[in-house]
Amino acid sequence: MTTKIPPGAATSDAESATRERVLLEAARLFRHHGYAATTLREVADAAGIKAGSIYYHFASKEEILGEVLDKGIQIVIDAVRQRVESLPADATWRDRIAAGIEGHLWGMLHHGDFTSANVRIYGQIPTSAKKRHRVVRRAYADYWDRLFESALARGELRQDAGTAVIRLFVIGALNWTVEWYDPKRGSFQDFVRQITAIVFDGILTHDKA
Amino acid sequence: MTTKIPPGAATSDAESATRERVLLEAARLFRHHGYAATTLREVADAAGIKAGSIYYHFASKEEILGEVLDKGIQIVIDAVRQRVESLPADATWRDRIAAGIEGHLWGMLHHGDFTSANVRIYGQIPTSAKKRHRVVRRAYADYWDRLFESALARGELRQDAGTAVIRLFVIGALNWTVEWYDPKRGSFQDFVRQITAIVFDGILTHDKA
DNA sequence: TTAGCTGTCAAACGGTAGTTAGGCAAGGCG
DNA sequence: CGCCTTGCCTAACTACCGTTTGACAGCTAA
Repeated sequence: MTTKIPPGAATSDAESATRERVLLEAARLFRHHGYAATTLREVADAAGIKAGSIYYHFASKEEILGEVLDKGIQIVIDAVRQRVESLPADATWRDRIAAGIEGHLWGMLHHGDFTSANVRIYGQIPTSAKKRHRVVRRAYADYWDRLFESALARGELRQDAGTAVIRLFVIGALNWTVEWYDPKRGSFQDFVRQITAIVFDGILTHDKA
Repeated sequence: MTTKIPPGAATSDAESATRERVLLEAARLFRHHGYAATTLREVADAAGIKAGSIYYHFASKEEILGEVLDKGIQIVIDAVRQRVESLPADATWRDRIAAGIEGHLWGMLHHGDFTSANVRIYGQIPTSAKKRHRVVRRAYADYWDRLFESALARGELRQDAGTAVIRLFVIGALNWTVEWYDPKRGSFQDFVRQITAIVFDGILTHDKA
């Protein structure tokens, strides 16, 4: 009785290789076929195990979905915060927003299966499954709102559009890049440069003369 | 034998009321729950008939999806062309693009069930079901490419980003507005003004002094 | 060696999905 | 009147899905 080894301390918690494999393949299949259209048998096949074995690692299909969505948004949040918060204290809000855009794009495009699954599926899952993610998403939205409102207070942001509209438009546009970005057409850094330029200054030429 | 009346000339073709109702409810359900997660029994219920009766109007669930997607994209295409082509011959490309943006947004937001279903689902349907739509989508993309390339040739469009990137970014951003636009927060016309301003001139302030 | 745990499998179960078959009421038309 | 078409319904069929159960090989520790 006293020999209680923590019931699965290091192995059964999260870092099993097949467990990760299942998550990865699930994200890929969710992304391309949708959540409901993806069968656990397909996921298992892709992960190299049998359908029933999935239940050794997950309690249900919905739990897999939950983890895939969590991972997708967390990757982006981490990438954004890391870049924004490593800027010098006297950075302009333009610089901070640029760092945020690069972080968001990096997260989106380097973990496309998780982030695209997020973008595509989130609007279609039952309210119960959304509950937990709603908080995280709200916090991320607030983070951007603070960036934009600070920029607005400093006079760096345009004043004839609501910051909520700006945030929704920009984040939505950035999210959708994962659906069409093609790394074969140019480097990631160049892509970020183009997108940032469009977001900051628009698609038209401006007579600065 | 010779009394062959065209087998369902005016009635059975497309304009049955219940048939339209099925399409409408299917679009709404596809939008909110996804294609695979939507049951024909749910669609039938919402349309006020029984599941089996759907097969009097449609050959399969996939045929319903096909018509929903068709309708979604056609609404937008028509709205855009109508607005762009009713401009005077000497309109600037800026004016034409603005008209296109308004048309696209109008189509997206006034038939949200059809257009959102399109945005959300298109990436998740089998290649076979995409075949027919691919052509239409390609033509629509070409239409915008011509707008942008003409604007570029006239020096109205920024030159440091590819026109393909500009089109994908702008159309993607416009498409996504249907997921967050809230008519309660302001008039459609004001919304169009804000979006167009952001797309044209970006989110930052510009010192014109 | 033996006991127990880990990770997997094969096989099944209940539920539900898309689809089909046959019937039935209403109405126009000869 | 009888007939045929239109539009819908009821009831079922088949397939497949998420999930559960019980067993089993391999390993570790005592």
